[in-house]
Amino acid sequence: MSTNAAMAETAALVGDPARAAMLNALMDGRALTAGELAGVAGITAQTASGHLARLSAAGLLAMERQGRHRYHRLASPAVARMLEAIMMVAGSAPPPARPRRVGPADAAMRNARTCYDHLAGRLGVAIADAMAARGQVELATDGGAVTPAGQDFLGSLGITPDAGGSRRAFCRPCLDWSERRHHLAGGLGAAICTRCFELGWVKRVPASRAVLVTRAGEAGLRQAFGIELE
Amino acid sequence: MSTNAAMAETAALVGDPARAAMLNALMDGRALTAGELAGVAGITAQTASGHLARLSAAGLLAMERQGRHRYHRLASPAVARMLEAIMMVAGSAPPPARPRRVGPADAAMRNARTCYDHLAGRLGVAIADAMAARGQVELATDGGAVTPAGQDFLGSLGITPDAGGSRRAFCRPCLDWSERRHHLAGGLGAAICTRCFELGWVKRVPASRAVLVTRAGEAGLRQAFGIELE
DNA sequence: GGCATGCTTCGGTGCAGGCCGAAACATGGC
DNA sequence: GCCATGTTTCGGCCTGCACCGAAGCATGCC
Repeated sequence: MSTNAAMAETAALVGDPARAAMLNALMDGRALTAGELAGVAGITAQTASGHLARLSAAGLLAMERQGRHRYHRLASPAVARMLEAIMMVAGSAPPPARPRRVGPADAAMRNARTCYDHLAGRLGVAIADAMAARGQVELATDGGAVTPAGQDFLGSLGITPDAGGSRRAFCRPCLDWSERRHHLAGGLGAAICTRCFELGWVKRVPASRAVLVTRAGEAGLRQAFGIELE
Repeated sequence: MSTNAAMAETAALVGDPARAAMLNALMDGRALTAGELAGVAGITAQTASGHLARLSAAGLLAMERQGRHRYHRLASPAVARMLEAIMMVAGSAPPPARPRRVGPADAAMRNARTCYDHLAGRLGVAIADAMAARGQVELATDGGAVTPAGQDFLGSLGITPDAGGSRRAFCRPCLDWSERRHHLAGGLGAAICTRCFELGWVKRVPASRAVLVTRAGEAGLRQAFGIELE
């Protein structure tokens, strides 16, 4: 296919108001369900479904199943860059309003909680973001890897990466329920979670999956990961 | 007007094959007449006229009269950047697409071409790499800077860095569409490109964005930048 | 002036595709 | 098993718009 045709096809996908609204809603990197995207676009679910199928087929979106939900997100940073460039030309406007999201009703749950054996919520996402930004882990859709720099960092935290020798699935991304972004799961997520409990950085809320960040935890997390949860 | 609608409108303009072909033809920064653009798009003059009016109204193109001709060109570097970003996504989009056939024109394009007002393709990337390796420029994801050593080097090439509005981002990296790496854009990229044409190191391939490296260019590029295109 | 060239406007045709209702399919809770 | 919820598929309607032929400006050359 010619370059022109490929470019026109991609641009045409963005050139529909409903699809543009959906893409815009995904610009913050989170993943939303088809129903939510239908809502932000002001169209019915079946119409949205058709749009999402086309966007995925063209490589603009990536989809992953989770239960009976299907979470859609931008397929790559290149897509986000393209959308930014288009917005720039269209006449720069402030970032879009974020769609209403349904998550854990409890604010503490939303802030930080455990997901099986690892940390989730804003805390979990913040840790994943920080480590990815620093090049300590590399996250992909279906897996991840700890970099040499990451090994050093984990060692300084008192985490020995090679627990069990199963390097496979040691670093696995998991889509966060409330934040709609990836956090660290697998052996790595579990090890970090365990270590945070050992260090007294977080403690469990009784009879809940929620966890609280202690005062020592605020300082420790800031120093270790450079993250700041307000 | 909402952000979504503005983005969709702009993208829809690019999303028509005929308009995409015309925009692509203008990617080298030159200005073409309506008739020429109708030719490259494979449509009649009256249809092209309608397209051009819409593109100008949306701020994608600028037009200037000259006698009975009307010359159209991209309205700003931002438009060129947007088109490059779309091509990036369109080029890598489809899931394992069939091996794309590469014609001679395509090969020449990959080797060296103009991107709005600067050099791109393998030549553009090679120049950026060489200057970065020698400490003449420092490139980051979102910006760049010319070092003192770079100033000296540019002077020896006959390029005065502060010509014109020095406020403009003089050194800006631009992600290469075919090489997927950064080359030099901004005022610096434009100055180097202009100088290469002046020195007869490269010349345009008629009716194409591709450029050819001359024999003098091979020698000159080797001596100035230490680069060797196969 | 007369004529040629380049471009735009007007009117009408035809097709692509966005939209929804209805129904089928998939998954989880009971 | 049954039902509720989320999502996709199917069929049909209808708008939007890309396209061209013909005619109407505009400019330059003679």
